[in-house]
Amino acid sequence: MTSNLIYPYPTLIPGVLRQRYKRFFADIELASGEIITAHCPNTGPMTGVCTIGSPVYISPSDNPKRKLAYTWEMIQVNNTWVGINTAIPNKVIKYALENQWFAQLKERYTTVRSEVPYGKDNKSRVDFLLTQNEGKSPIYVEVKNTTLCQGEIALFPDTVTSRGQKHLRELMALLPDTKPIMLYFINRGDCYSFAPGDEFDPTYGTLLREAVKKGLEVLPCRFEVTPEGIHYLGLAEFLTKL
DNA sequence: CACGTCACGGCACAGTCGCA
DNA sequence: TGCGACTGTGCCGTGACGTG
Repeated sequence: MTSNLIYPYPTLIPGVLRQRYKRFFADIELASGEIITAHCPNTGPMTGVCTIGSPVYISPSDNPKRKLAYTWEMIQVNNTWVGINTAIPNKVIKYALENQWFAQLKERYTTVRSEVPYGKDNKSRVDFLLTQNEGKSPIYVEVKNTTLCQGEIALFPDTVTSRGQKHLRELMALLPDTKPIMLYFINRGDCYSFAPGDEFDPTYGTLLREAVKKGLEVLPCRFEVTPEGIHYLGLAEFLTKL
């Protein structure tokens, strides 16, 4: 399955996860035996995708001002590569939106803006604001990185997330004047459906179902992750309940 | 171009609130 | 008063943005 490559990784370096600590740090053993500390660009609990001893890939940074020269990009779990860098989904979706990849959104927007302030006191930022010529209501797109899976079902969230709840509330507040979209970026190729992680955050699940009833659109997007790059696999089935 | 500021991610901890 | 439930804030590195 190598079609639809939409994000090529830079040359990655293989290693083995030795330790993850203080949320931002991961000690990784390279093939030479050297252990380096890489930036862990995922502050979540990384439930099920943080197993010590697992194969990982890191990317070198060309920014000399960075304290950590490497960024942890992915980990192998049950023979599946899982992307853990939360910055990647936004990059990939930006590219996908700019190139009109989503049939569901075809001809519903002409311009894509990133990180646009909105919500209470403009203190939140929506990941993408899609607009057309004046008079047409804009589309708000919020992207969530999804790494947890049970069987072949991707789950979000994997912990209580007050921020996630806040995003849902703020998107709901936009209804019915504008059409908000919650886009779940399933950062692994082995999931065919998506459901809210009720056992991790029941409030989130309740809010999500309420928002969907009121008109929130959910796009659970499947992506296959390999050390070469990320491939779009199409939409997952959305299960409102497990 | 250089620098400062801020939001983001979610946890840990401290502080506050409500109720028996 | 004692306890759990809830709220607020700092942590820390990155990167986008604004200002000079």
